[in-house]
Amino acid sequence: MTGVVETDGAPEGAGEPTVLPAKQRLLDAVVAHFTTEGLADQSLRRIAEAIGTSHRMLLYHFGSKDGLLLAVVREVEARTQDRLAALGEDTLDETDTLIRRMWTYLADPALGDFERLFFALYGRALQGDTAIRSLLDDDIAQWLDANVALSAPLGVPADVVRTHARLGLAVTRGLLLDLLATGDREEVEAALEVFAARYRGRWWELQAGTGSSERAS
Amino acid sequence: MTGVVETDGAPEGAGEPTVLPAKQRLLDAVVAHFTTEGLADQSLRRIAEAIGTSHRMLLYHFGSKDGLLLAVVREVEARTQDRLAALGEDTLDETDTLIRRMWTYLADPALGDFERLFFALYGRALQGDTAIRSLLDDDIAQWLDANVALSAPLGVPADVVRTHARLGLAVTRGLLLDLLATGDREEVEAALEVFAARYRGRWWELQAGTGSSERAS
DNA sequence: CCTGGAATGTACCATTTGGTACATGAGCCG
DNA sequence: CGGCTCATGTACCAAATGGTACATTCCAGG
Repeated sequence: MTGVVETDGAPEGAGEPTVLPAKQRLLDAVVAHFTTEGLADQSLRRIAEAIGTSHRMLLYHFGSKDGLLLAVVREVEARTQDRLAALGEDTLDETDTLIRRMWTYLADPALGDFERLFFALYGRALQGDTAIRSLLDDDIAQWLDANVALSAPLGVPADVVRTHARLGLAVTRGLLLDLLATGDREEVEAALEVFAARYRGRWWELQAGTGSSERAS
Repeated sequence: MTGVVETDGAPEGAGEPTVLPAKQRLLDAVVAHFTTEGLADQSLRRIAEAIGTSHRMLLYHFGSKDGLLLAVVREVEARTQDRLAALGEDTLDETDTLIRRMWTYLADPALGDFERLFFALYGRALQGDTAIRSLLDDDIAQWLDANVALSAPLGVPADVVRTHARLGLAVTRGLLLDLLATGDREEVEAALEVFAARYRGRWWELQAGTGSSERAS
């Protein structure tokens, strides 16, 4: 009986050897479709038709609609991580350069739609969508760790850099949200510059209060 | 024929006199439901049952599912604006105080679920969801205007304050996203404090390069 | 009391939904 | 060639969906 294939939902289970190019091609197409058409209110049939297959195939390869969504989330995660990794390929000697470099990677105009998809997924994840929640689990932590690692050569104390990395991530994410919503690239980048400019030179020696013990009531 | 009532979708059209408490009560309940249960994959029947009415009533009062969503968006917008307005009720004499005050308003633990709903809507709006896109239209601009107005008494040049307001909005939004995703309140607020601390006193006279003409390649 | 409009309930509808059963290709390996 | 597995197409299904038609209740104003 070939039905077995369907029940367990295609080659899943054991470690993925080559991730079956067929499945991967479908996944790429689905991500592209979500990227351009949005991920809200998409039925399997709509998706399938848009990418030139049948909803039957999506079920076959991904088991269920949630399975498909989960695969999409993993893919988005992976692509984000890839970009993060690319960030660290050349070493930097100044924090402000790192900040600008990160922004350049994130705010690439060609990636706008992808970023929108990211935020759309993020929003759903925040509301507890089971298939998506994993997006949150390590997202922030990974960005922080990467930034801390990148800043290590500069000689900044670890706890200080972590707090500032958190702030930097918030700034880039917040400004990216602004950019995607308003499209005012010039003004958004002016704001980024104001932020980045403070991190020239040995900034951590000049500023007081980077610890965590102070808070205004 | 009473059918006319249904066709034009309940008391809409002329200026809303008292917004019909019936409709408003339903709307509040729907927002509450979206707040706790998420807005993804919600059918009219699910919503109706959860808030103790029939899907028939939702259609009657809001015309269509999109109409309902639009009403929810308007409500969320309105509540956000209300909080913004409340921010300006007492005057402030220091920018860092303003930043902390704004954070306090935004990051109120009791409002976490509401903020999640906000970001979920925002994400969908970014992807072009027609019924929701209006959320983007003036969102950023209104926050900026409000911040500029609040900062006016301090004597900061208008263009400078606008760029910094943009940065401040990005910081609070980004950190709020962090807080909602990770729950690490303490660390997030430490990062906010690092940011706010820079805005004590006459900060705008001390820093170079707040214009928009500089950008690193 | 009665009438008229708002509000609500009941029943229905065509369409779409996610998912399944079964048959059929396509290609590799023995 | 013969089998075997992956991949795909066709057909179907029960359930749920958004929306509508029609009847009914409720209540204020004449």
